[in-house]
Amino acid sequence: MNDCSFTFASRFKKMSKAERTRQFIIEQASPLFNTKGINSTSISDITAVTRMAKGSLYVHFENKDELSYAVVDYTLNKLVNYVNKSIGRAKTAKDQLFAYLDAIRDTLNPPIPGGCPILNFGMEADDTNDQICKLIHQTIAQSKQGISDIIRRGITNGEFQSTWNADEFAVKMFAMTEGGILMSRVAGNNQAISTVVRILQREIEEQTC
Amino acid sequence: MNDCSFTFASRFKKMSKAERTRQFIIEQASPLFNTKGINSTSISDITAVTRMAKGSLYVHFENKDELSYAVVDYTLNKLVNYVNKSIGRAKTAKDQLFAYLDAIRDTLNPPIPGGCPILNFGMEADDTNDQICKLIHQTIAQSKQGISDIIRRGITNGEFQSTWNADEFAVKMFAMTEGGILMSRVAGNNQAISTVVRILQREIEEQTC
DNA sequence: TACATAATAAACTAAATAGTCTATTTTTGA
DNA sequence: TCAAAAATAGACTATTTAGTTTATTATGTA
Repeated sequence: MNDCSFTFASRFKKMSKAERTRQFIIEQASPLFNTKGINSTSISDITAVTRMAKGSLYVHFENKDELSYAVVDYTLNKLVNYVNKSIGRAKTAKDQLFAYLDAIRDTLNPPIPGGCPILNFGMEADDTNDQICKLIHQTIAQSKQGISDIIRRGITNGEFQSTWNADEFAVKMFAMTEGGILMSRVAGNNQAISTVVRILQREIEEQTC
Repeated sequence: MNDCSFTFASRFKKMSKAERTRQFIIEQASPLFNTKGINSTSISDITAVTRMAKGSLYVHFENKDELSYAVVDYTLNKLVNYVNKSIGRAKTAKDQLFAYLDAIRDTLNPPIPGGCPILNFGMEADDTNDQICKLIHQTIAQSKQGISDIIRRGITNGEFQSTWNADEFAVKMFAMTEGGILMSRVAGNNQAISTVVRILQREIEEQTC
């Protein structure tokens, strides 16, 4: 009961100016980092986009690493929330899988400015930043788990064949969509990702009762 | 006849010192660029790895952009040659597809130091460097074409079912392997890529007569 | 409302960046 | 073999980088 009221109270606590400013910086920086890359985005780039002085930035973040971590965290969460919202509107497990594919298929007007943050930050951080790499690993694991949970629910409620290997298809679907996004971003058109989505939709249909 | 003798002669022309030095710089720089990224690799990093002075580097390359282009070109060609060599040893079309998968599956000890250059440079250059982006696009197109050519040959010589959509499977296979490499690099283990390879092998077997 | 603390701006610091220049050494080709 | 051209090294230049400091302004709380 005490725990409950504490949670309830803090949920409605108004954000301080500092918190609002910190969040503003993170949000303004997110598309920059996701487009140019973490290391290629300078503090001056951030002062320009926020119209804030450098000294102010350093009140909210101890150094560029801390800022970068916060920006990557925010950007990944934004992606996850976007996908979950798209999925949340669907009534059946199959519609949820299709909603996922619809959510990510327009690589030229991506839901997250700068493209897929898993790809962008993943390839930048894999050899150079363990902490960010861990964040991305968690997001990948979460996404895979989300896909396989949807499939399992579909099996349980009779939508999909009970022999469908949910975990395996989750890896397949995730890898294919990321690879398709890469191909389409480089090509500057949506051909590859559309082919990938079409294949995945067909394979999902094949498992539908 | 004149054309032929000219070609024959130039094939045996000895590389000048300058050409050898230029190639040395490119080769030393390649793993750096592929690991740290283009923009995050400084000219000082390159002077360190080549043990050459900055002034010397600028005799061979007009600026960092020219050097970067040459390094990316070299690195992508190295990947393509490695894959082609692996495929070249196989006798059947099916073995060729399996050889491709074997060539790329160890993401922790990749054939190209720093990991897959298509992924690394692709994600760095997609929004920031059109010329390098074009190089990568060509390499992706070449790889897809290579896969679908193998499949078509397999269909022609009776190895694979004639209904197999070579172009579609090429996109699928390429996207899946790139996505699998991303997942494995981030995770620091080969689970995802192994799953991807196993799935692809099974699908290839399903199309085998 | 007043005061203490926090946030902000802007100037500053030291190091790193890409590129330039000049003296010296090496290579090339006749 | 020798002279001219090319390559090399290392010092230099101007700009940018991440981070620090100090004076001023804004915020939050009693």
